[in-house]
Amino acid sequence: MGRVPCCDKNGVKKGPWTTEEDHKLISFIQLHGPGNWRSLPKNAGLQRCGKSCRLRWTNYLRPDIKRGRFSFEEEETIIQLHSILGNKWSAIAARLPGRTDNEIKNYWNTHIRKRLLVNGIDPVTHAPRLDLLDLSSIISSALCNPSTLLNLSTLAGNTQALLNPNILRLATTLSSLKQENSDMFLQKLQENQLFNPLLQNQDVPALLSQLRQFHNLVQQVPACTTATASTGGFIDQTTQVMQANVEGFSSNPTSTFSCQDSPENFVPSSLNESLVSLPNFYCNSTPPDPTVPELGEYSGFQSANIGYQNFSIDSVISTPLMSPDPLNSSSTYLNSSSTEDERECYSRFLKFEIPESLDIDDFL
DNA sequence: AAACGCCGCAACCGCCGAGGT
DNA sequence: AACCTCGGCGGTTGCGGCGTT
Repeated sequence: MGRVPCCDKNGVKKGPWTTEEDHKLISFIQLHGPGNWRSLPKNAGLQRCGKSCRLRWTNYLRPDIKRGRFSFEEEETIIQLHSILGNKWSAIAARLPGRTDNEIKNYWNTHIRKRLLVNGIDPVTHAPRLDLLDLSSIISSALCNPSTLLNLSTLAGNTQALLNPNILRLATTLSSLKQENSDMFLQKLQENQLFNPLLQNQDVPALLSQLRQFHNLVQQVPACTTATASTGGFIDQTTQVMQANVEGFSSNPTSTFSCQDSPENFVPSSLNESLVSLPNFYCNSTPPDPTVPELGEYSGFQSANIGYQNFSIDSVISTPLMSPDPLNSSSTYLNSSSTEDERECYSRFLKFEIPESLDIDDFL
């Protein structure tokens, strides 16, 4: 049989540690060193589970722990590492001397995550969130301007393309750029694709064509602030197209991007590569931070943003990550030209026209 | 001054892989 | 081979502090 239980569940204290307990634990570890957590509580005279002792030591009492607020550099490092590693807090902590995984995890959940959300960035994928506003603006504009030559099949094609988060990000960036910058962006994209594994796996001419179509589509649609009720059929068709694509995607694990085992891992497998050549969504024109630890196999990450620093990414994310007051800043995701009426118009569409069976959470 | 709600963080919970019995 | 603990990890909870009403 196996070993005897590490601790008797009865008589084991839980809850906050007292200073006396801390002193006992510290002095014992100073004498005998950490390890053998199973027998440590008994030998140290603590009414605690070994696991609790280990956590207390590694997360709080260890002498090399750096306390206090996270610096700007640390925060940037966390975000960059999280974009690569995901919720691998211990791996992230390993690159931040003096910080524990628990501390980083807490800081992420209480500060960084919220800030990314406020800035319209998905904290899981680190990509701009599904640009429902732009999509709905196309739809609502078309409804308001029947004269606009909006080919539904074209829209459907673009909608399908946008369901690929990588393409979505490109399209989102593209749509936010001014004409001259967007042309340059497409040109750079075409040049850079040679070095980008993500794009190497794509039909690049087709991808660029889709992006140009999408961009032209957005360009030619004037702003609109109201929607008419007589156009529900159009909306229905569009949502059906979206739904069909969603279902098709869900049932096709070998489609353009791969679903990992669970919905929360809904991250394109090539996300790492895509980051290499995409604009930095977090820092407007901040050069790569030399203090950020090298990433070994991810070494391409650091140079990721160099080629795009001249772009007006401010228009994608208007607020720098370390904005002193992010809550009051205007995210570009709510386009700066949008009015309250427009937003209300969008929300009406989003609220009533997206079928319930469409699980948006899977995309966001 | 009291009540209330929000936020941050320490600690716990539950799961997993490695390895011991 | 089966069963168990250990150590480690990520997710979640609960409490205390703080600000607001």
